Amino acid sequence: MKWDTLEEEPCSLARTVAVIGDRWSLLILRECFLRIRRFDDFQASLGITRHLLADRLKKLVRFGVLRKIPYQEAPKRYEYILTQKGLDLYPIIMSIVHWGNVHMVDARGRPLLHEHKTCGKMFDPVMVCSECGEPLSAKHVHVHPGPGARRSSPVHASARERTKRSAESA
Amino acid sequence: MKWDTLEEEPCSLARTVAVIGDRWSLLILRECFLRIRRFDDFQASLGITRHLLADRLKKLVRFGVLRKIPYQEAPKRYEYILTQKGLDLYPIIMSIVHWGNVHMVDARGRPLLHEHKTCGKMFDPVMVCSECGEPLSAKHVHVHPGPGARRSSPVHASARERTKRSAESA
DNA sequence: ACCATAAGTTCTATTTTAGAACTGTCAATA
DNA sequence: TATTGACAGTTCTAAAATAGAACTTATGGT
Repeated sequence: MKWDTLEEEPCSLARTVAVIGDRWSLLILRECFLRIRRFDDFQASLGITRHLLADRLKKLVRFGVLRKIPYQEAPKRYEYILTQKGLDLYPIIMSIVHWGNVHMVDARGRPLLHEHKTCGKMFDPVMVCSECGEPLSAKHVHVHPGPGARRSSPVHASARERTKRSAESA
Repeated sequence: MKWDTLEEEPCSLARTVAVIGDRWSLLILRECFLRIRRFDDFQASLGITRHLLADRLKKLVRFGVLRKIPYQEAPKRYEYILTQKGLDLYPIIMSIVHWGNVHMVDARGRPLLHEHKTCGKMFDPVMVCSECGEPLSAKHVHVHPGPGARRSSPVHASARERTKRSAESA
């Protein structure tokens, strides 16, 4: 499967994975949320190769997650800042960080702590239902096919069918 | 940077990315949450190559996200099911799906809808503060170095230092 | 003229992934 | 008894992506 086919899958997870589902994109976005904006700063703080960094920044701009803003003329230089679409990735970043805090820390404890300025306390993110406000868990959620679903299968029908077809033609 | 160095970074995001930060792991986990458990079912529904699927399942088992459970003897066959550590990935999956629902759907609409059995309504996931219950946004969160932070830099100091050292030695 | 800064681009070597075919074990069927 | 099919992988080669380092372009400072 190629990357570009991923963003056309009838699945919101697959399409999002096309944007952030590689080793570096999420790390770059973490830096963005920590106020890093410039090429060399990304490069220094991540240790990513310049080649890959240029490529990933281009991709994130193409997807509308980052925007290039000039911060000086002559020579023309740009900063990369999060768009609203990019800022909306915050719950993804936070849920990933939280899982790491719970399941991947070593004896020394959490690398970062988060303070909620609104209430002044250190907090963890909690995912709740938009309708009743209760915390969510997988077993209390039922999945239905939506208007954008393919055929009868709620799950990823295109890949299933693609596989069937190639099995038939063999 | 190699994959194994990633899981030792003093950053909960980097360590989680070491587990789920590739094209296929998240798609495999989506299938797990949709009750897929067997090798050929994963392969058929995702279109992933058998080689990579075997590799990724092994990795997810090694990280304790999935567990191999025998479902028949002779020939010995296993199912892959989510551990508690794996079930805890649900907020990550849901926040990714939700972002895709908001930002990546085409004209036909959402592929899937989610019903909260507890309240009976179709819902979206919302991330809130564990302390005050208010919805979270990046600008209301302040980051502090925690006990597991490296040196003065709250962010990923090891990579920064590694880069500095190689620049100095050059 | 020389060096530094910033943001890339280009190059080769290595690693990862895609795609297909193959293996081993057993059950059911002809 | 031989054959077929299901299942869970493994093995192979070719193609693609990544790592690591050097190079380019533009400009300002000494």
